[in-house]
Amino acid sequence: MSNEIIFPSLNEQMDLIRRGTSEIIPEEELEKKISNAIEKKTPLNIKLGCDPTRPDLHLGHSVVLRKLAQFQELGHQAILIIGDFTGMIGDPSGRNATRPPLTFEEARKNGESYFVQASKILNKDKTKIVHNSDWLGKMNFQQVIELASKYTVARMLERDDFTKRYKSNTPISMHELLYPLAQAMDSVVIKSDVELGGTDQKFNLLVGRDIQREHGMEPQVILTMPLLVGTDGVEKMSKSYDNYIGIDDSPKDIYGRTLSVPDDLIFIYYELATNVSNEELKNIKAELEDDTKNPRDIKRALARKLVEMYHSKDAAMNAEQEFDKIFIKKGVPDDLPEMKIDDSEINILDLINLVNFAPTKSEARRLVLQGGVSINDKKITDFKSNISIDDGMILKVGKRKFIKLIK
RNA sequence: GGGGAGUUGCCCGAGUGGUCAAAGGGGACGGGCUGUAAACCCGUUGCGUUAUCGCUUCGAAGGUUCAAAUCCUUCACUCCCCA
Repeated sequence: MSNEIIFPSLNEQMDLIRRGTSEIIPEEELEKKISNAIEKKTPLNIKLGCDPTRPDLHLGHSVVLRKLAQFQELGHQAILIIGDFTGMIGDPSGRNATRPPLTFEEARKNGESYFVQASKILNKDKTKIVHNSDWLGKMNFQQVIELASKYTVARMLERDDFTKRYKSNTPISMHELLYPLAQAMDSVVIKSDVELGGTDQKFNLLVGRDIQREHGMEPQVILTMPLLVGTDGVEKMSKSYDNYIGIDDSPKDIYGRTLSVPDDLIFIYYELATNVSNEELKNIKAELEDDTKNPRDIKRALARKLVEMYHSKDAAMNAEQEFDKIFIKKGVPDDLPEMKIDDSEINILDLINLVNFAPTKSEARRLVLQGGVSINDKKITDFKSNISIDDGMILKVGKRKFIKLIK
């Protein structure tokens, strides 16, 4: 079976692997491992651990998943570790506070939905899925202590996030120190040759090398990917900042959110989040540097591309048309949500509240006062006005909230 | 175990008895300009049956006072120094 595999050449492999990467440590070791794999016709074990705290994947997660997918394309074995055990610890990486712990059930459930979504990027049939509770959950205290003895406090505290927290007098709990060791054990157990992660994972990944070495194994190569900056252009993409583009989002949302990304991010998004070839990438770069071209058009192409990747070409075209209709022609979307209103006459604030366009009436009042509310294209400025509901009436709040009212 | 500091609105942070629904900044939201980009301008940012009026907020619970985010007591959590 596996000896039937024909690998691309070393150079071809490295070209694809290097794309968009932040660091490969150490690069020569990776080349050696790949040459070896080619020679022995044995795929490398490529590890990606996922933290099942947030069940909704976005483009930020896709960066590293896409890298894993690229290894798959090259013929290597992708191993996705669902961190149902480590999720209960909470990865301290990049954190300035302790993560709220997850219950085992939550972690497990999130892990499943993670895989379903990741399958949009990975070749599902060729991905090996494992749960780290299978081995971490079985370790007894003695084994944990033994593992902990292999690392020193000073080395643990070396990492930036801990240093920062330590210096700024924010708490670090003991169990957080154990997280990297737990993750390292995963590498030992699955015998990873390469482990992928975001740049914020560098420390954890490196610990994996040390612990593998302690177990008499050849240490894994680590490959880090840049953290994708979110649509706000400032923070890394994350659900908690609400600056994300979810891979399960509707075509409309993917398209729209992409267009709201600052221009200087266009290239990075192409490079890290799309499947355009390295050739195309060069052209895009040239176009972006060409002053006669409006970056908007390149961004529009990016938006279409992303919709195409997670939905379809048709969906991309529709999303664009829809977008133009709403935001350029200031029209009303085709498929707007509908809601049945029982009252025949209702105060505007109650109405906004009822359809959930504002969390409170005070908020609704503000919106009205600020001219953000209209019905059938007519601005409502008096928050005391009562609206008599007509069938098919369209309520608009802010720039992008529409609803059709049904009697 | 001993000593000290702290916990304020989404976040940071000012406020040490009334003039505090609480300065300032960030973020967010609405409007304008535009390409749902950037930059910029204006406005809003506890809740409320409709408001120069009421109600609820300053870690939690009690208490002092005409009046508390501000004083006292207890509890919880955090940090620092010493051991």
